[in-house]
Amino acid sequence: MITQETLKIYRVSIIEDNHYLREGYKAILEEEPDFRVLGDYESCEKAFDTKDFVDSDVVLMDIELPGMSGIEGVKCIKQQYPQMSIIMTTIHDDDQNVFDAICAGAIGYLVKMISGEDLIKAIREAFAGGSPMTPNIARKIISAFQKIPKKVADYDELTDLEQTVLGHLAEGKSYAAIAKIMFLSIDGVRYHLRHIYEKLHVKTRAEAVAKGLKDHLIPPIH
Amino acid sequence: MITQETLKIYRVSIIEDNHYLREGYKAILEEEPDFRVLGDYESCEKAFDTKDFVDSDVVLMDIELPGMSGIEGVKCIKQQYPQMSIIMTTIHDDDQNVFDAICAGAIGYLVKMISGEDLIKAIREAFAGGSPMTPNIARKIISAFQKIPKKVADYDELTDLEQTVLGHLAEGKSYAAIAKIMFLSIDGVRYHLRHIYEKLHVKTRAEAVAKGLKDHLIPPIH
DNA sequence: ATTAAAACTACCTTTATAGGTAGTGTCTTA
DNA sequence: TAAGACACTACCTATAAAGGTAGTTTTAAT
Repeated sequence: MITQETLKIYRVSIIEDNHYLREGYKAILEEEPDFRVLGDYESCEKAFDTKDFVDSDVVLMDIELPGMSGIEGVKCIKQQYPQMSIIMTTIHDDDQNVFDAICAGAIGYLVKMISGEDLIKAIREAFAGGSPMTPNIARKIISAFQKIPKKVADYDELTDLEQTVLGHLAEGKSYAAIAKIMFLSIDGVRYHLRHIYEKLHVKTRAEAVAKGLKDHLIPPIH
Repeated sequence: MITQETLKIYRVSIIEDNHYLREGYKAILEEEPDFRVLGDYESCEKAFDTKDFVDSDVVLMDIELPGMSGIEGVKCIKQQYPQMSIIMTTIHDDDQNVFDAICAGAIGYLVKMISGEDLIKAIREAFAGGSPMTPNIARKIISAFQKIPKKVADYDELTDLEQTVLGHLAEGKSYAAIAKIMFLSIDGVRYHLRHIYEKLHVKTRAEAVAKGLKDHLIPPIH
């Protein structure tokens, strides 16, 4: 069923300053009939100077590069060619690099001692809308989410009325406006507000809204 | 080299209300010589009632369950047995469920139409310190870290400085405090603030924070 | 029947915020 | 070289928010 005609060609560029790795990646990728290595470059600058680079579907990018770093490179590419998928390759899997690269726009993160088979799989996964990651990097990323709501019952639950008030607060309504809507006096609104602040351990309206949204305390009624 | 003695046995529990899926998972896992299915349960309540459950290394947990939901279940398990690794299985991969489950403490997230081979691989990955995820879920999670540029750009993108100010706003800092941190005058902070309000089409601080968080203009971690 | 808490209302004071207007220095772009 | 933007700084004013204290009513528990 799959013929030469229907075969989608995936165009890959490699930015990696280590000559042997660069050649290695290239050799592995060129084994695949539907992969084409558009170019292999030792720095972002050299890659950006070529006319071929713009046609890349996926970029394999080292984090540590002479001149422009891989992370700066990601930012540049994302700005100019937002459709390209960038997979970082690195010897380091320290937190800062991982999060910086991802925030910059990389969609995958692989450590360098990856097998050829896994590399091919990762690139295919990137094309398919996934985010290839080596397992411990995936765990790091998941853990970053879990750090936030560490103490689940850090504060008392808000009552229904308090949640309603908090919802209005998040919409920027003034005390007077909320009072009108809820058929309370301004001080009635403030009565609940004082309790909200106390329960959430905050002192300002903006903090209360931030905490309410982050911890999903505000009912999504809009 | 690997003998019966050195073989580490992985103990798995299954919580899934669909009878066929439950049996299917069980059958697949029991094919593996080093896997043991400790129990398969149709609800969290039933699982927690047994004495076997506490010995689980990995729990396969459905999100939608009668009685206690899978997400509540994760919270319970993490509180009582923090060493257990919980992998969610689900038909839905909608954002809210994924993030709720992960924040609750799940370390993996699989869609149900996974092959037996991939299920085994996912569980082994969980044991090895990874975070098994189906590709589009991985992408969702990665995306949460990336400040969505002009995706749903109802408004102009905030500059880096504006984002920083907005981040401080969400923490409840006063103009004076932000000014000090950013080495600006109070009016310097307000200069950015005016632009933020204009770009986000809001008039108050609380609204700006709400919009910033809802639209992921503020990075989810720090 | 008394007590206590929850759910308000009222008022006073200080600080924070938001809007308006204006001016400065730097750096591009035409 | 002039025009325009960007990134501030400055000041003035009105309103909003936050903290403190105190009093009332209703309901639930002792």
